[in-house]
Amino acid sequence: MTDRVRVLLADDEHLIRGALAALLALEDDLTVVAEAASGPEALAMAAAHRPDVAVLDLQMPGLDGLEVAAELRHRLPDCRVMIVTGHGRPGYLKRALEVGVRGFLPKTVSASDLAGIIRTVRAGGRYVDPELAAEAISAGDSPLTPRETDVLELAADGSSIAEIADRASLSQGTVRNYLSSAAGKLGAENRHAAVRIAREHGWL
Amino acid sequence: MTDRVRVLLADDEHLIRGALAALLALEDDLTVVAEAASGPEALAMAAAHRPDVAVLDLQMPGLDGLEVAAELRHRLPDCRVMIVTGHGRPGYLKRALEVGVRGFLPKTVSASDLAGIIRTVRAGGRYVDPELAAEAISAGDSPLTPRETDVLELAADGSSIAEIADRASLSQGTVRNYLSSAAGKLGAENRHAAVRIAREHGWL
DNA sequence: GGCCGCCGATGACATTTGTCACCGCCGACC
DNA sequence: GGTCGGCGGTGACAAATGTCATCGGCGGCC
Repeated sequence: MTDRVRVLLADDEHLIRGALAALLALEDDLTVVAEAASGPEALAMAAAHRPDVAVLDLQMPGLDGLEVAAELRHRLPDCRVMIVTGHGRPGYLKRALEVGVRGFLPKTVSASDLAGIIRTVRAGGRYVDPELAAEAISAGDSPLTPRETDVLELAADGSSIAEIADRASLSQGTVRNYLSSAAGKLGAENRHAAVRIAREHGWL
Repeated sequence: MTDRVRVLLADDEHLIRGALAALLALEDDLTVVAEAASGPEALAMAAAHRPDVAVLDLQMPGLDGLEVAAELRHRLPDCRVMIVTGHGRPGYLKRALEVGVRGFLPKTVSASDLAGIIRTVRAGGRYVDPELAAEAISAGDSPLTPRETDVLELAADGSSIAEIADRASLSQGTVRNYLSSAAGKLGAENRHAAVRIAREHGWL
């Protein structure tokens, strides 16, 4: 605790990242040792600067925050990871916790809160935004099997059954069965509504 | 020009807004006179503080940035309006210019750029991010008729034809005709892909 | 007046999609 | 060994959707 907390900031929005860096610099026990604008860059900066805490935006080009978090967990097990998200769907929270993320918060928190949470996480604590946690709990687990999720994901851009079958290397009948099953489980009228519902719950 | 530029900041993400306010406060010719976290609040703050420049986030609860911009134009014609957007689709740019917005930029700009652009806008100039402008030009105008757009919008959540017809008070056949026509114009295989394409172009 | 495009509708038709039953093959679990 | 669930598939049928031609009404434009 005598040392300053070494922080890595990763966010593709320069404006936010710069502003955040400036704000955190005002805290005299925090130091922003590196910034990154993309997932791969975040990994590279982390390897080079070995921060104590990595603050990652969920949406980034290249690798998203969760993928970076998963990588960091293996490459730098001592580095605590926090995810900051703009308008986060709750499903990500569960996945984040599974890859060892110790802080998960929306961008609606204040800067002083952020600084406090960084200290908490650095000290080995965890922090999850209460509202996001509540949503995640009420959303629950996905009722879909892995394969159903795969196929539904391929359906997400409005493709026809034929295209989905092609991309998944499945027969059209099988694709229709999976989609029908998924739509049934989600209470949707068709696969497109099912995609929307799954997205809203963060299951996609 | 002898006075400091009075700025209103509106963004629903506290973290960003606070950080931005702190950064802009470092510029000695700028003053953040008000902050807002939602569209209606932005209007109220604008009326109360009469800023020279309003910096609005595109996505906000209540009223989005464009709606606020349109209102401000009538209520405070002297107030210049800038829109800042996270991952902006180009279609908004055109609409923004139509409601008198004088600055349109992504959050990937740097803070010093932002300050400069605020000064430019305050002085009566305009600024549009080159990349967004290029996308908007390449995207062009929507080929859809107003009614086609309406119906496509109702189809956006995956509803069935029957539901759309009901909500639009049209016959199912008419709905199918509009959707078929829209899909044809957009080069889509079905209405769901058409929705996606229209969204990507900001036509929805 | 004539032309054209948008709006709303109808009817017919082909295609796509959803639904269901049923099959075999695994692998896990009891 | 038996049971169960996920995976992949087939076939058949009904329902939803896409496509096309055609109609009348309206308003703008030349």
